[in-house]
Amino acid sequence: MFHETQLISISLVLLDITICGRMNQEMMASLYVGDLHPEVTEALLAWTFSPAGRIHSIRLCRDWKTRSSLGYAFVNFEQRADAERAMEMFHFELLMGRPMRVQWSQRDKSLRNSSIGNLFIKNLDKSIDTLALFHTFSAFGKVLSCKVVGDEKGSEGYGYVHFESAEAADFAMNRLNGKVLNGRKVFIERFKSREERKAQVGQWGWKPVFVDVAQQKEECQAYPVHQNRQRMASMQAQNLAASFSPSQKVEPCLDLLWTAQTIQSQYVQNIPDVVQPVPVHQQTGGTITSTSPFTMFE
DNA sequence: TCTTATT
Repeated sequence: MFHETQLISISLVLLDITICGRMNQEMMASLYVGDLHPEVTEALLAWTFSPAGRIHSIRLCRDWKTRSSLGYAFVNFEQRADAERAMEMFHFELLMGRPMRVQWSQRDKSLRNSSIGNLFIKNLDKSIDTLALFHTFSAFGKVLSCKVVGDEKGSEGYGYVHFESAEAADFAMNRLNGKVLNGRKVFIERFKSREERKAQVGQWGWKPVFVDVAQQKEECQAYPVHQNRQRMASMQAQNLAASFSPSQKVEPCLDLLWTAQTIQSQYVQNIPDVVQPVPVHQQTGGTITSTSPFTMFE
């Protein structure tokens, strides 16, 4: 039927397709984008993410019957470097008023649902949003996932930080548990699944009660940073920075965005008992004098 | 008060 040379060339074509398929899989980089506003469309996602690089495809997951958005999507880039850039550019950026959670796509459900390195944080001050939590905890290790529940509508006072490693999670828990963050003493525990939690309640028969301790012996400041790039930029443009008095609540700045991601662990070994935010007018437009998100109170 | 995901 086929001449020998034809068979060889067909095989080569198949081999080529196989290799390209593999290559594409390796090269392609898939991002999971969660916490999307229900009105966000594929087109809006494409428009939003395209500045990062060439997008291979976008899959916004919808209810198969109603076609309404399920609030998450996969944005697939042709190049891994572009996906990395997209994550840097858009992680927790607001889209239709909601901070997007941008993570590497993890297709393995068991890995996704692993509670190793996962922390539950409660009694959070309302001023601490997902970004503040993310930047504060990023000082202790690589954060895979982070969320303040109810963020866009107003914090419900608790959230999650999932670290890449159990060590980083323990490190953060040991260092920050019981610290006063923005005026409230935070409680940090390892995350427990619903089943674990149920078992625990059954064992003790009562619900734990926690109290907001007003004593400000150990106080830290959580920094919402990334979200405020535009606000900071416009503030600087309007030259308003100088009008902020040191007594005002700290506002985030660009320097701290950079800081939190590159912080050395030596700086978080010794979190001072009393810390005070750096006044805004000292932060803007200046050089970085400290790489710690915690500032000593003199 | 203990998340998240159907390419």
